[in-house]
Amino acid sequence: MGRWEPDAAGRLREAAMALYAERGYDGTTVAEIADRAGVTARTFFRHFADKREVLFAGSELLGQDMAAALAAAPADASPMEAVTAAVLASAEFFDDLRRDYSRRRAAVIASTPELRERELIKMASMTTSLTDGLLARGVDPDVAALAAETGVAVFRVSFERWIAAPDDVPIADVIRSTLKTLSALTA
Amino acid sequence: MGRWEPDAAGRLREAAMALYAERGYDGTTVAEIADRAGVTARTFFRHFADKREVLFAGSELLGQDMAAALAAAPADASPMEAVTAAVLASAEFFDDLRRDYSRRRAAVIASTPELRERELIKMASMTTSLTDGLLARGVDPDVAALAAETGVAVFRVSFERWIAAPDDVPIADVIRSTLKTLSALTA
DNA sequence: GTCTATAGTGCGATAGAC
DNA sequence: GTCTATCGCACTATAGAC
Repeated sequence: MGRWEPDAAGRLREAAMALYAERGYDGTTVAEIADRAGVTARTFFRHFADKREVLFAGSELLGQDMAAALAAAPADASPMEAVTAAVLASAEFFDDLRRDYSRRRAAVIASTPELRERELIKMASMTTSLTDGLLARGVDPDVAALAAETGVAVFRVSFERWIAAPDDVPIADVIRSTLKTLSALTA
Repeated sequence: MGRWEPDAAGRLREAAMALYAERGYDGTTVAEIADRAGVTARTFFRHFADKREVLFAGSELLGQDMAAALAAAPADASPMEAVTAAVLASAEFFDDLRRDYSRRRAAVIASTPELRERELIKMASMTTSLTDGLLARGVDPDVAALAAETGVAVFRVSFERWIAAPDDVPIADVIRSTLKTLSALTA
């Protein structure tokens, strides 16, 4: 056994979620989070750049996985088919185990302007990486930009619906349903 | 003639744009902007809440006009038709006279993270007001959320395309073209 | 204006794993 | 010996209370 308990980052994430939910984001100090996780505040900042980031770590990974799925789509897939593959890849991240965490996280973010901003930035970078992926596939720039924006719109709406849905509905089903709604809308 | 030159707000906007473009956003002080506009810093803050706001004033008006167009759409219009009316209403704002200002503004915003954030927030509130407008029309919540997101995506992409386009292309044409691209994408 | 709490940084020291 | 995760402390900056 090591000198310290393993997975300090995971403990910090859990502690932060619990405290943010309990006392609110502003009412929680980094020292309290670190305390609950059994480390010092200094260690918190080695794992997370700032107090917000503890709720967003891993979202780069989500973006990367979506970009990878986009790149892995068949060469003859249409732009929207490729984007669909990317959005469906997000389902790997949000299995039923993550649903409860996702719900609590969404509630905290919704109630804190500072965190909402950060969320918007993450979504914007998701759009950028989808756009880049489409350009790399040789898609026309205007089409790429619109397909990426549309894909992120589908993701966003699906995620919201998923956390509001009953526990037995998988996110992939919600995404497919949202895509159907999109087709109906624009038909 | 009055005691002061009229349209202090307009002069402040122009002065801010010029200085931001010249020395960058961070390299510009409010005092310098006020100086160039021939007023004091105190007057700057009477017109704008902060240094960023000088570039975003009027954007609430854009959102309101879009919401009004949405509400004014025929009762039997489909959700996407209503959203289309709202997005096309933005064309009133971005006539050819505004194109040059819009280009310079976009360049400054693109080069300053702080301003990009602010822009994202503005877009998010545009999404919210379109969603609310659709709900008021009795549209199903899931459909409303997706149609609003899609509408903002179309606006965003169209605006980018418009400022990159030759001077004689009106934004309304770009919007219609983007909507066509969207139909083709999701077909 | 001072005082305090908090966010966030820089750097050297330390206990273990390898 | 090196490498890694942590501690501990001193530090700056800023916002709010008083």
